[in-house]
Amino acid sequence: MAAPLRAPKGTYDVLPGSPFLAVREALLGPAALAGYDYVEAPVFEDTELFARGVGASTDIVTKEMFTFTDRGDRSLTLRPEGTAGVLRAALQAGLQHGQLPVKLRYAGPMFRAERPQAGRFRQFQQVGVEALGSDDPALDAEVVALAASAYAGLGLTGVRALVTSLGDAACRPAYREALTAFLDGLDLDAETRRRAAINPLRVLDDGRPEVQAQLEGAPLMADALCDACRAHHEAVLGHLAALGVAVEPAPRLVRGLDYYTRTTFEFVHGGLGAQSAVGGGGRYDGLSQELGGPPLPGIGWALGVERTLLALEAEGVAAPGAPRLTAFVVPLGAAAKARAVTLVAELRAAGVAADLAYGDRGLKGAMKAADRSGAAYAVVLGDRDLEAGAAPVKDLRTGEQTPVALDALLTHLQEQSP
RNA sequence: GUGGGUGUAGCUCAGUUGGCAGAGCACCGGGUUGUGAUCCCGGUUGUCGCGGGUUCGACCCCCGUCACUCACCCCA
Repeated sequence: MAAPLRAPKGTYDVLPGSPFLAVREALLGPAALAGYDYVEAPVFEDTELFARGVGASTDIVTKEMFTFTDRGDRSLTLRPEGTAGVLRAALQAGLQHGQLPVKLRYAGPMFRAERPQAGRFRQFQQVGVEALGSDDPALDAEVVALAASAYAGLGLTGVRALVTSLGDAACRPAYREALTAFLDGLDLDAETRRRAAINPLRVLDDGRPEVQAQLEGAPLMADALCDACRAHHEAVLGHLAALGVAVEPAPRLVRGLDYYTRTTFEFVHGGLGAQSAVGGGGRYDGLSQELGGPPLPGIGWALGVERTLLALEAEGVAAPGAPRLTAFVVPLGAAAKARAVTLVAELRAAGVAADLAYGDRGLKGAMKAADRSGAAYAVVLGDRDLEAGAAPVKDLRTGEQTPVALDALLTHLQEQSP
């Protein structure tokens, strides 16, 4: 026998009973209420979109992309993140010519060819929002607040919001120069020097203690912001305080994508193992032009579904479950079986979640199936109940059982339906 | 890409100095020919990851390999 097939490395299956779908929906709930419209972009795009959008210096682009060539010799890449594709779709559709800001939400799989570990997969799920066409600091605050409510709505209390400003084209170049000069004086390995040459900011979030020790006293962007960026950042923090969203300043925060400007943030949780980020995002006022589009400011975030599930587990919070069945029909006998099939269809048509015991099982086995279905009520429908014109309806939680006339069954169960 | 750990039933795992392959859960049936979740009885399920080696004999020791997993790096 051939070896059984397995899911590819770093992928997983969402199996029955998983809170995955409910959690993914819940994470986007606040955004939906705030006017963020649902969009979907392709799972693969021209490789160039990510090379230009995400940044040629990033780890994502240099070593983590699933890139392939199609039969027309086009280089395509499975999306490693969502923002580039959503922005591309918005520009292609000319949404920037309509009312601004354009507010979008999305959900779906992303792909990065990393070595898998706890909370890290090669195909993983993100939900995201993007708000395009406005640099209003109140919008920055709204976006951060939406993520905070998404986590709070699930019952999470251990998510911390780290916020900083990365400056813009007016102030970052000078800062970058100062940081480069500082880094030049340090004792760094060749690989880190290479990274520093491409993007010195990324050295700041190096996790190694020997590197961090040397970064003591490094110049910080927060101290080098131009007046406009400083005013913007203070306005954002003011709005967040007014909204009651607790944030922590994080002057060393640098994200792994090159397109961020000004407001940049990350949501972290302590219970995830080595990966602490459950979500992150920021402003990307230069990205549109980077992609060959018009000047179009934007801000957004992406939240990791798997890591949110890990956080729920770490906090011992019950994840939202699947909707439960109201009725489970247990047929006894051939005539009753035929009637049960149509009864269940009628119940479903009336909006009552219903199922029945397939397989002509005995009463005991069928009742067991009713119990395991999670249904609130079992309807025992035997041939003799058909003749009597009434069927016992059993409340599976209390064990209480009452006969209900067959022609009243549908309305009776409709009333019990949530 | 680099390091550590783990691979035994569908799941979670025992398995003694190398000597017949095990438990719990789950699943199916019965106890109760019309009542689940409790209880009792019975039953089904194995390439001990894979390939070599050592040995009278290997789940156990050795070598290789693959997979999973955790961590580095990075990030959701």
